[in-house]
Amino acid sequence: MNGQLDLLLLGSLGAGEAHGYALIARVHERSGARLELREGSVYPALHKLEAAGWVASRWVDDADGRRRVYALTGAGRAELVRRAEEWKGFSAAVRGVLGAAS
Amino acid sequence: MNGQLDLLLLGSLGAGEAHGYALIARVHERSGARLELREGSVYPALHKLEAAGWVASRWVDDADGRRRVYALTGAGRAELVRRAEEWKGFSAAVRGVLGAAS
DNA sequence: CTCCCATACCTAGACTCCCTAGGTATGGGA
DNA sequence: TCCCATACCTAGGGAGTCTAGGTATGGGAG
Repeated sequence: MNGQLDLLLLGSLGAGEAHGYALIARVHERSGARLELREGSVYPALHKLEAAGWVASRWVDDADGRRRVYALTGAGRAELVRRAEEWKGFSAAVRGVLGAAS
Repeated sequence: MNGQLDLLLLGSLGAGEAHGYALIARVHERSGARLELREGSVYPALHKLEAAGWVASRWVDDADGRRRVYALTGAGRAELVRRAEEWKGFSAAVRGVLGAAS
């Protein structure tokens, strides 16, 4: 996902807590069906985000089965803001380079 | 450069032929000094683009020394358009995901 | 006139990131 | 009862880029 997987996950969690499988659906929806994350990418990424302290997880066991629900931490929200700014800068830079050409 | 190196090089060459070192400067300028490509990334990428038939090179030997000047081919210009569209779609998708969050 | 720096090109190897391909478990519908 | 969707997970590999080195030349400083 071009190095933006963490940003996409943090950004999706910015809309509220969710479990891994639901995050994949959320990214798919909010991207206008353009982005399709894979489980094999998402779960390791969520573990990494948790190890970094940007998300926290809790297990939920109900009639629907076992789920691991993730939520942004305070540090995670700050990181989201930082990375979103970084992304804005990068995409503006690419637009600048393409500029007259495209 | 987040998987967009080829696009940046093709886009820069869209503004006219140039040699490798000059392309680095061109990207730096046009990105508002935000993007700094490395020689170790640029030269192999240019060789790959040439192998794919999207750019063509010629050696220039003059008083300033030896340079390899690259130019977009017809196929390269088509590829640039295609990748620029792809980039637009991707960045729109990311904006969509961040949307309410950022 | 000599040394060093900027320009200019190149490559091997390492590293990061993500995907592929597999695996486990459960609940519900055919 | 079987299979599929949901839900989670990991090992290994591949693509792409960066690090760190190397070569060569022209021009300015000392």
